[in-house]
Amino acid sequence: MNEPKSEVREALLRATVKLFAEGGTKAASTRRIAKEAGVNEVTLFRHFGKKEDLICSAMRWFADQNRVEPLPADPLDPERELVDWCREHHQRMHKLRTLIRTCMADHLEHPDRNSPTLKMPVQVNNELYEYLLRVRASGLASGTWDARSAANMLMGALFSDAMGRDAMPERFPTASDDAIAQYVGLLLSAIGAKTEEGRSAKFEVRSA
Amino acid sequence: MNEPKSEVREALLRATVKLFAEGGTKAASTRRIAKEAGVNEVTLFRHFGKKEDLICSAMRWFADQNRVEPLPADPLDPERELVDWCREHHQRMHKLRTLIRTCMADHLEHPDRNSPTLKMPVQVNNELYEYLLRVRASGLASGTWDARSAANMLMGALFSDAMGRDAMPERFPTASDDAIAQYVGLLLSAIGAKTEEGRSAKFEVRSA
DNA sequence: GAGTCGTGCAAGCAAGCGCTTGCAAACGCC
DNA sequence: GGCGTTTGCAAGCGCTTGCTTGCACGACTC
Repeated sequence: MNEPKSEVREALLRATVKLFAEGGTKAASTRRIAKEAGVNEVTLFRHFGKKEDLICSAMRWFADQNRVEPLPADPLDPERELVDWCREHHQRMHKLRTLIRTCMADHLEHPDRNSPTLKMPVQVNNELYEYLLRVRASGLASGTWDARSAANMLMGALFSDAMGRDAMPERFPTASDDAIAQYVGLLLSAIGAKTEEGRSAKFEVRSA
Repeated sequence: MNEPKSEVREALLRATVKLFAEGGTKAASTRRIAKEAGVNEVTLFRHFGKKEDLICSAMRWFADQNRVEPLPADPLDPERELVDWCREHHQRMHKLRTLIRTCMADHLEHPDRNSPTLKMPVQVNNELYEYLLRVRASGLASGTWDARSAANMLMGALFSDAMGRDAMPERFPTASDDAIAQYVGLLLSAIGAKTEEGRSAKFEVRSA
């Protein structure tokens, strides 16, 4: 839009995100970013002025690339639809876990810098929240549960799983795909949307 | 034990944890740590040799201070017992959220440095896991749910709530105490341990 | 052909970093 | 009184950091 496309510019943004994810502000020095992008350090400053502006631009650029996976407008099979959607979401978070962790730590010191990346989880959460409302409205669930808390609970399970799975293997002995199915199954039971055939065998844990 | 007690030493450890939580390795420079502890920078090096050793010692020292809250050996009222326990745990995580975030980001670069702090969530999770097994064994719950996943789910909800509540207020419109009660209620429903009187009104959201 | 634009290169600046050295003062202990 | 331990203070080392300057070279346009 207002910013002219440029190979150099994009290479710098990409390098910034990569190094920033790997080691935060400390690892993402202007010399290293420039080298990673195959560009002279001076060029970096000519494009972005200050390092701070470069990082902000890189965060905005990165956040703009990611779209929120939609959930069905008309829920038919909540179990299958949710498992599919959660696996997608979990996989993405797991791939981005180092960047997410760095952004979380950085958020205290630079709230504005990370605000674009924070919109992503909020949108994903809203998508799930509104889906749960639709599930209830269509009569596929029952009970007096709070949709906001239910959404937060499932998202929280996925999030902490994606963040902690590699660091705490004893906490996550189950394969991630099976664990996700378990989370979804538990949530559906909690909101009174669990079918009988689903409860019996389909979502047992494989590796207990 | 093997390390002699010392006011100076403890002041340095405390200052290290504080500055490290605020801004990671970057903010926790030896000059700043010494100043925060009210001690000369040279004294720091005389005590700990290298900065790396100081940080490791500080992490171990801090992890040793925190004990895991026990859950009842004989579950009587899971709803009340879990809500109390979760509130305690949530409150502690929320207070330590900046330190937790920094450690998570730092864990990629220095896995050994942060391993003592990682034992804490694992122990807490085991405490909940074994409690859920007891709840099932005592006949207070029913169904074929996986206790490990159930524990991870509740812990994940608490964790992501404590981490994200201040950064994403739109995701957490409910007061934390009420949200926690909601999480517990949902989990108990999921594992077939929800009582009727509990479902009716006791755990409604206050601020919808 | 002149001029503009984007880039590379060499050099350098002040500041902060982890860490070291040498010396003096204060303390408790024999 | 002497002696070892602990601390403070001043200074400095080599290094990395963010950032700047000056100059030269190629590509493109008018």
